[in-house]
Amino acid sequence: MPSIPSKAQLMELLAHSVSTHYADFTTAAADMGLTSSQAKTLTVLRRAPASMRSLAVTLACDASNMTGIIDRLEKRDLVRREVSATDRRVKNVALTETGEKAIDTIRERMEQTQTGLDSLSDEERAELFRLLTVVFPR
Amino acid sequence: MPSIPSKAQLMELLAHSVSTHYADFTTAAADMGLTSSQAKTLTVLRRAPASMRSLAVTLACDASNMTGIIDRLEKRDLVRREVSATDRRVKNVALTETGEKAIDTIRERMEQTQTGLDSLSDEERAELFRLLTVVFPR
DNA sequence: CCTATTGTTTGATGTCTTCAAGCATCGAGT
DNA sequence: ACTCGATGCTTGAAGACATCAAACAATAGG
Repeated sequence: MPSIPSKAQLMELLAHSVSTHYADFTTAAADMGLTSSQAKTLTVLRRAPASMRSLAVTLACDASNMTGIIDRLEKRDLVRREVSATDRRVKNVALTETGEKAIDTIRERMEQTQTGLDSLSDEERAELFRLLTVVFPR
Repeated sequence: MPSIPSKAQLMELLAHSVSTHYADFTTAAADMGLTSSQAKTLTVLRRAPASMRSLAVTLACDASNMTGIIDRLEKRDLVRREVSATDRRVKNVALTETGEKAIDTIRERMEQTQTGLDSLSDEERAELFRLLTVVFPR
């Protein structure tokens, strides 16, 4: 019979977990010569191309901020800008093949997180998945 | 009978959860006029005073970086530097009362996370606590 | 068309981050 | 006590991040 943690305790553990995961991500990104902002941007683009604006919304930053980040990613051939066919104001940003590989590599290299998840059983993974879905709905 | 998520799916959900939590934290900090680095520093100090070096280790950044962060926090009376009694090279950093209040307020204002956790039952909170402890051991 | 809005970029300013270099202090060994 | 290497902190330089205000082009709705 597990004792029930207080909400404050859970908040604290959550903060710790987030910090650990974030540090893991940042380290893996740094190994590839990327900052965490750059790597986060690649993560967003992993699913689908996005306009500058929608990137800014997703990453919760100013649009002008994205200009610099995409500039630096584009200079390294990790993404490319394409003028939208339907609205010439809009620039859609897409991963290049190099960019895809980069973000995949970063995920693989998140060792702390990987080994942490490996120490769960299938049932536990399913339960963690369910609980996280409740706490952080999409 | 829940279907078992792939490890990749769980990694992805974890990334989403971390992003959400982190954004929540950053927003709450910004409401208080603090950057996330400053707020993170206050969080570390919440438990106990720490030297510049140990702060740098905990926050996984260069020691010289801490100098600037603590400079700005000190300028706003959120922390204070005290020369160690046992080693005059060392400066111990401690929260002021204002600093304590600031970090407490930030925690209270993390609404997304709060309401997310509120939607769990006691048993679910205990289970989430347990699972996170396994995945991200201290 | 005219006008308000939207998407992006630019420039200014401040913060973050790292690196190399510097100074002060400590500690171990002589 | 003295030297010397290690340690703790700060400074300066350079690049990245972040936000704001302002500019510009293009769109959308009247």
